[in-house]
Amino acid sequence: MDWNLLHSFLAIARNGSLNGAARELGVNHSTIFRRLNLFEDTLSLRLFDRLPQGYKLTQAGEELLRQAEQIGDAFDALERQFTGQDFRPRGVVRITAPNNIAYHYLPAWLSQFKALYPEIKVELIVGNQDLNLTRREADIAIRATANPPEHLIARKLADINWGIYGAIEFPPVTGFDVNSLRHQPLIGAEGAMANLTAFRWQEQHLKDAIVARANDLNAMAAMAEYGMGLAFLPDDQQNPRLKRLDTLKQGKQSHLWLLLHPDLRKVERVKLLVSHLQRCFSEDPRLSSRGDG
Amino acid sequence: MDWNLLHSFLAIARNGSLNGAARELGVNHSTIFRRLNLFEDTLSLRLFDRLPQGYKLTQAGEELLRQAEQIGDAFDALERQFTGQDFRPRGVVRITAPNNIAYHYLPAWLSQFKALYPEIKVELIVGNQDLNLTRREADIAIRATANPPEHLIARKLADINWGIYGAIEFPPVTGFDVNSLRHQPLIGAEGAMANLTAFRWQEQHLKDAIVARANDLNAMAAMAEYGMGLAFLPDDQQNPRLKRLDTLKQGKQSHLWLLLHPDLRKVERVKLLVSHLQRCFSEDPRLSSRGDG
DNA sequence: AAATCAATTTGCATATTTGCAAGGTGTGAT
DNA sequence: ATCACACCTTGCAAATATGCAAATTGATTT
Repeated sequence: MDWNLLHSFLAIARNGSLNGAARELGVNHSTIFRRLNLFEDTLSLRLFDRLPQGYKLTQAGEELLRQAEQIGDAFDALERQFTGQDFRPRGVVRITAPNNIAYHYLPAWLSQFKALYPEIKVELIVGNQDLNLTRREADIAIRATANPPEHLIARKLADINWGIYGAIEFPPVTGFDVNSLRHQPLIGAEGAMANLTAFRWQEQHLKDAIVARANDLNAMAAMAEYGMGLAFLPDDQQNPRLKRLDTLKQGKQSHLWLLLHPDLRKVERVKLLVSHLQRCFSEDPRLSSRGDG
Repeated sequence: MDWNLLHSFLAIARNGSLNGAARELGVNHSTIFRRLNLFEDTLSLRLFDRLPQGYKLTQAGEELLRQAEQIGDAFDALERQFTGQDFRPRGVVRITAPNNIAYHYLPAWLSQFKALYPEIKVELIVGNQDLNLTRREADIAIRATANPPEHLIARKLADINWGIYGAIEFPPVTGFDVNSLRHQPLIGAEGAMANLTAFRWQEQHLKDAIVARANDLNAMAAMAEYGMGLAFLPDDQQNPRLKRLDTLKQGKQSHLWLLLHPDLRKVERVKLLVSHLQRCFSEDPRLSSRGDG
């Protein structure tokens, strides 16, 4: 018997959904879906009723769960003993991320990681420049792109939609359309930035409302923070001093990827950080979580 | 944690070797090798000392084994409950095998299988003809060949060497060479059979010793059984009424394969029979067992 | 000392699992 | 009634595991 099938069964039972189980085990929800079906086929038993509200244990499933829990507890105890004290992963992991992710997301998460693994040293390289992962200039890269490079392993962290952002003090609104935006001071783009879909649309429809321009998203965000006007920003640019007022449907969605070199995928400290970040991204409401990062 | 890694560790600990663990779990010994190494890397622990005599548990391995045994026992209990009574695989499995395998190997093994799974009906089709697995003329085919067909899934069952066989009453010998064979009555080949490597060598070096000929291996085996002379036979032709006197190095080694159609690999009753036969072949001393079927 | 044997280790190809993306479904909010 | 959302299911491509065959190693036998 494939012991991991029971592991997946247990996670579904504990979480009540494929998505929840996927988060717990750090795999894709479609993987959990297939493992459960394989398990049921192997046993010739239905373990869950598929309800619109989620997966509900059948009678056979309830019986299996009692033993699965014991086995699960035994594995937990075993892992605590063998990976808690005896196993102290150490070493350096270098991670690079764009400015905003580096400033507003990673610090909290990396401090959580530090608490879990005190002997792993994380080096954070801020910026969006093309570092060479083959030469170990960074071990992990977080990048926003529509097309991750093919020579690297890519894991999707989040979808990035565009939003309309204002200063934190901006009064509550129920959304914007092109007409209501026309009456707002707007931060526009210049230089190469003007080619982005969101800003091309802005130029076409809202050129007269633009009161300031910048060629850098961080600068646009800063201007919005200080109340110079509303800024169109991808959601990974948000921070606690900005208020997300609406979704900008005219912005082209992109994706945040975690990239790493294939040779590092089995390095334990890298694996641990990758798993940790995937979980943090999937649970953070600020980004359109995929729920199964 | 990948729970199957513990399963593999437990099997090695129980059997004392990669080969033994492989037989128990029905996988290749190299798979067990890799799983153990992955497990040790994951835990950053050495679980076994690699000695020439085999794998010996380290202190950490002994500690892990205590908990692994409990988990293993829990899985065994779970499997008995969920696959012993509730799960009764049923249906028909058609298997085809060459005459000698069908007469002298399969009956015992299929009766063992019947005891384990009383509601699976096995249909045995004797012969070497090309049945169409795609049209379900047979579900499983056992065939001796050097090159299994590429559209089928092939699992190696055994290497087939050639041997020199005599009647069961033949006096003990310490082996043969070309000179000592010259003084023995030999069974030769005719027709297409004469093209086989073993028989070509026989014609070149021992033509004068040939006292009878046949174009069929079963017929040659029968002649040897009744003492007409010694026969050169591939080892899968042996039976309890024949005595293997020596290995024939001049015979071209071939292999016994278990073949099945890709669509059937997930059908439970087929999987069960495939696993059962692989184990039986790997444990039978009459064939040059690969030790890891 | 050389040959044989059994077990381990490894490169390469194949098989299988998994992730991604998208479609489908049902519920709840508007 | 329509839309948005969350979850489930599936096709295809990518990633990973595994099997096969052979090389390596050390012990045993000749």
